[in-house]
Amino acid sequence: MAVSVEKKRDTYHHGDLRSALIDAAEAELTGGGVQGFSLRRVAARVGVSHSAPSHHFGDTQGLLVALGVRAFEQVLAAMETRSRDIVDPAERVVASGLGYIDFAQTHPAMFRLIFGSDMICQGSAELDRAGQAAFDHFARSISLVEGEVHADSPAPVAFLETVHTVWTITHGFAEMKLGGRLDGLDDGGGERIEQMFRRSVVAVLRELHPLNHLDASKNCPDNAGWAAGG
Amino acid sequence: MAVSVEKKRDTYHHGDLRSALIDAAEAELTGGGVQGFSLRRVAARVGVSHSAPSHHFGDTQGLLVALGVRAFEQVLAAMETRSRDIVDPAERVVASGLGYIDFAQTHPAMFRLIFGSDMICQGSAELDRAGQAAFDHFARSISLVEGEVHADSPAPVAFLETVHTVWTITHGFAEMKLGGRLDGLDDGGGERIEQMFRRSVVAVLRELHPLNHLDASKNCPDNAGWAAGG
DNA sequence: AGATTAATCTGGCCACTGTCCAGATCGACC
DNA sequence: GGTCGATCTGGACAGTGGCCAGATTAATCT
Repeated sequence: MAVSVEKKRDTYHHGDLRSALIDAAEAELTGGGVQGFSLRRVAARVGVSHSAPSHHFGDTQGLLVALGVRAFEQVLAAMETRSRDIVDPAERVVASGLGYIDFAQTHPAMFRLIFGSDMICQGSAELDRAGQAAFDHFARSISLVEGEVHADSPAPVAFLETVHTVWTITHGFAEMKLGGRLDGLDDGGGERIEQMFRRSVVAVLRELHPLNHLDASKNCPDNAGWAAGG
Repeated sequence: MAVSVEKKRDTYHHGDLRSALIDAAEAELTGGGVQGFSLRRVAARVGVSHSAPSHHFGDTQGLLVALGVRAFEQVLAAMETRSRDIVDPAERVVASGLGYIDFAQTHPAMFRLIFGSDMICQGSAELDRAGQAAFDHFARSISLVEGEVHADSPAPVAFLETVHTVWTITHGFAEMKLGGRLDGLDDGGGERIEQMFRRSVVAVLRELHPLNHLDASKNCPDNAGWAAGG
């Protein structure tokens, strides 16, 4: 078995309690959702006293913030994995977004933790940094579409707006699909939703570069999408 | 004062406890957020026993579902109020979305209740109906852009995809703005975000009707938005 | 009308939660 | 080896949601 519940140990000190608690917290959150999360159950899962976590995280929120950092890292990893081998710049952006959307679907509790809930209210510096890393991934992908690199000079406002817009649209699809509000369109495999997302992103990117070669029909097996008209 | 806390009454029966509890629950949720919500405090606010709500809603979730129905109604009202006097079809869709986004900003707890949290998990029929009403509002606005009415015959798939996409993009902007993740772009009044949203929606609608007269620059005071290029 | 029934509300109970605090245990450093 | 600080324990406390028997009252029936 991967995770042992109620593990009993012989030593008084755990050794690596902090990371063990984060692991257990992820398992608890994945199992019971954000709502039924219990700090005492997390401690019991590790086999430790109910007040042991306070020495490492202070608060319940402290533990959840640490878990939120991991969640952002997982989102980033999902995007990078999905987009790594894509060479076409625009399709690379789409692939990153699909990784984002898939993560929300496969890890709903972790996704809700960092976005939907108010369990993490105050802005932790570490959490902000992890979230910024996800944003930077989008920014890098989109800069390839634009063909520019803003390494030294600050990125122009128009570019930042594009990045924010693509992230926002991606997030919207992730939330709506997670909430089951796109189920009526889905054909089971989610190809239709994927096409809707691709067209949305391409339309936004085309606004950025109206004259370039971006073609919404590329990588679209059939043109029976929403642009086909009624 | 508008809401009296710990109101004392002389009669044994409250008379209209159900709606009074919903009112108190909204006030509590608005004040303390989704996380710190307490059924006992709601009961105390109305001046009633801690177990009185169970006779009307059964569960805490029952009360929250009823409150969620009200939240959907408020979202719908915000969209209708904002879009009522707009004659241009596309701009009417944009106005509805801006009402949606504004509601999330001004009533974050109510918005989180129906979207971000898992406090309402199972699908209540009444809740689904309230959510469907909000979707129908978008559908009606977008059908004006398309110039078609799908009253008798079922709406074609392409049309439904457009409606879902516009709703999804709107929801994305609402979530991201609510989470403060668009603050870096905002000039205070939110005009820049409003322009980003408008351009996104118009781009999607233009996908639907590539040949029509939709112009992204319409109603845009300056063209320094993201489409101006780097 | 009087009586019976059903709805409404109370208060106590239980298990559970998060946080606090004094004390036990142990690793690290002088 | 001895001291100090970090780590972990277990108990205490207030607060929570759900349950249940009983009190109170409105509605309905005869």
